[in-house]
Amino acid sequence: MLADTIAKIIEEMLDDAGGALELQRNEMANRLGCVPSQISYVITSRFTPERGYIIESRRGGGGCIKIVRKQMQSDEYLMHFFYAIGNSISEREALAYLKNLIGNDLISTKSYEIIAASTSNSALSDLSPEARDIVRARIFKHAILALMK
Amino acid sequence: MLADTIAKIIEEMLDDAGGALELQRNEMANRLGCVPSQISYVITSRFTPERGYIIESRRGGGGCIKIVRKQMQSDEYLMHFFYAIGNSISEREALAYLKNLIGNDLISTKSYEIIAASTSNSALSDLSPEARDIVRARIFKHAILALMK
DNA sequence: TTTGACTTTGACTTTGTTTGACTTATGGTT
DNA sequence: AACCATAAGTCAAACAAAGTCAAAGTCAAA
Repeated sequence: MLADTIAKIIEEMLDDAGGALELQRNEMANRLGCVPSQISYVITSRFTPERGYIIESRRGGGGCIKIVRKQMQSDEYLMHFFYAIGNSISEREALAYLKNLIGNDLISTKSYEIIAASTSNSALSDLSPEARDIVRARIFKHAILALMK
Repeated sequence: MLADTIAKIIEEMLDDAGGALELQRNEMANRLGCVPSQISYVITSRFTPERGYIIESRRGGGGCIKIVRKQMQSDEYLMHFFYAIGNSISEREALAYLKNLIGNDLISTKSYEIIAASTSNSALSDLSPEARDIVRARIFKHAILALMK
């Protein structure tokens, strides 16, 4: 399948590049003989934060897509949290997880403060309670990923 | 990309000049082999107040563009951001602010990473683009408040 | 054999850059 | 003053790249 092939190619490129790379969507699509949106599809379906990847991109002339692979395997404890969070989490649960992280010296007090503030109901008060929990889960995961090497 | 190259050159010139400099648009464009308005573009897109720069200029004979890298310290600066952000902010703007903070040693690299991740489009991808910018502004403010504690 | 998850494709949107024609301001000359 | 040369400012068009979304295709499992 095309998508898997492309995913494998990107994985190899990541290996070669030591875990972080920038690619050009159009250029790559051209090289692989597929439509550009296929590259987007592969990235959004395979290189997700759940799997330990961080994606950034820039449009316009000279634009590119940056992929960073975080080594989740090296930090099983954090990984555990990461998977345990699921795709929706309440403020209470999030705080409980955070306190646990701090208790195990996995994050600093300052990191704790920032993440707690960023995922608080107060920060997310523009959203409905349900949306809040969903968005909070994503923010939480992204914040934790950011802490990993 | 041209714009980034020029931005880098100006940064270096600023370093050499200790944070403030005057340049001549036409002369510089000529030297770099680009149209003069390219210089204007770089300055308006990269050397913005959010990123901590002040721009002044004078037209006519002997005219020039003055760029000053402004540095501030501590909580008052954070307060400044707090008020400047408004109730909606794009990912780009947010990153500009954050880089400015980091450039002035007001936040650590780790704090930067966490906040950037928490306010990224990727973290907020469940929301519509407009909602994203609004929620981002609130998260950003909360994160900054947490830093001040 | 229908359903549903996943994939593939391409038209359209949004964002960012480059260029050049035209406008405006400044300072020196007549 | 009036004029002119010299700078910078503005703006829109052309270009370059990635994002979005929905329609159509595939395929395995119920």
